[in-house]
Amino acid sequence: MVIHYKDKQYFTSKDLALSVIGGRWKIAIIWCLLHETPLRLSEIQKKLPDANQRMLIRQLRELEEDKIITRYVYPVVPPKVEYKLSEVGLLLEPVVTSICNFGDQFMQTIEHETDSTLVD
Amino acid sequence: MVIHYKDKQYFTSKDLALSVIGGRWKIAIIWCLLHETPLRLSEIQKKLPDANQRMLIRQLRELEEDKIITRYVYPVVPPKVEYKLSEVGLLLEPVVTSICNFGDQFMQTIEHETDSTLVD
DNA sequence: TGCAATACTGACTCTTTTGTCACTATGAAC
DNA sequence: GTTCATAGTGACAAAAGAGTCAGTATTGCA
Repeated sequence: MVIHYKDKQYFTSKDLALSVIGGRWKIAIIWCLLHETPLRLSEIQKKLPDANQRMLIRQLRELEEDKIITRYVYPVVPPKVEYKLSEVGLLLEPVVTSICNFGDQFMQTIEHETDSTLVD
Repeated sequence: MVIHYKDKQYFTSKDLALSVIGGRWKIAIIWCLLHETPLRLSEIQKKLPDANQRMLIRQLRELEEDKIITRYVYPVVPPKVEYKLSEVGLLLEPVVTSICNFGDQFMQTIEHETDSTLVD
């Protein structure tokens, strides 16, 4: 099975999935939109202060291209643009959740290690 | 909350998780080890023919460093080394599964798009 | 007139990640 | 003594990704 998507080849649907969620800020953006929606760019920026605007916009564009999020532009000045997860984007909820869970569990194993280092 | 791990700072456990699973072949390796274990390097190579040996070894080393996999060296010649998921590594099962599921669903949406393009 | 607010884009650099190639070690079998 | 198998390492090149900085547009308001 070979999947052709955006001029690239993927040999498994897993690889395709990874190409969609792989990006420094994508999981974080999706996480934000799962918790509060819709969000404006300026709001996402506040929630992810370590990402600079240019990066966020790029990641948002890619997510939009992949139809993970939708972008609605209000015809007003100054501009108002709202982002929300699409139906397909909502399918990422289990992915984000399981990553968060793993993160928590992994963090605990690190902490225990540190403890035992201190004890030793 | 700031997590210090391997000389880097992580602001959420989610970011920490991403640092552990982020790597061109890591999810694929974990997927393999979830389906069949233990595996030797040469066996993983056969399952992931697109990854070259050097890359696989690098990813395996990183996973080992993060204690996601264990590496057992048999004292024989020619060398025999077995890799398997650690207890912590097994916690990644939901992550891999949800990514696979999403990949399948995402693939279907692409296929439908292609259909409608053909129809239009 | 000029500044504020919002959501951008372009062009560039820097860093990280990935990929490639050549090379090593060991002992058994021929 | 040459060759095979396995699992590796080192050094480098190429590519991808991330980050930075300056700039744009619109309109209302002081």
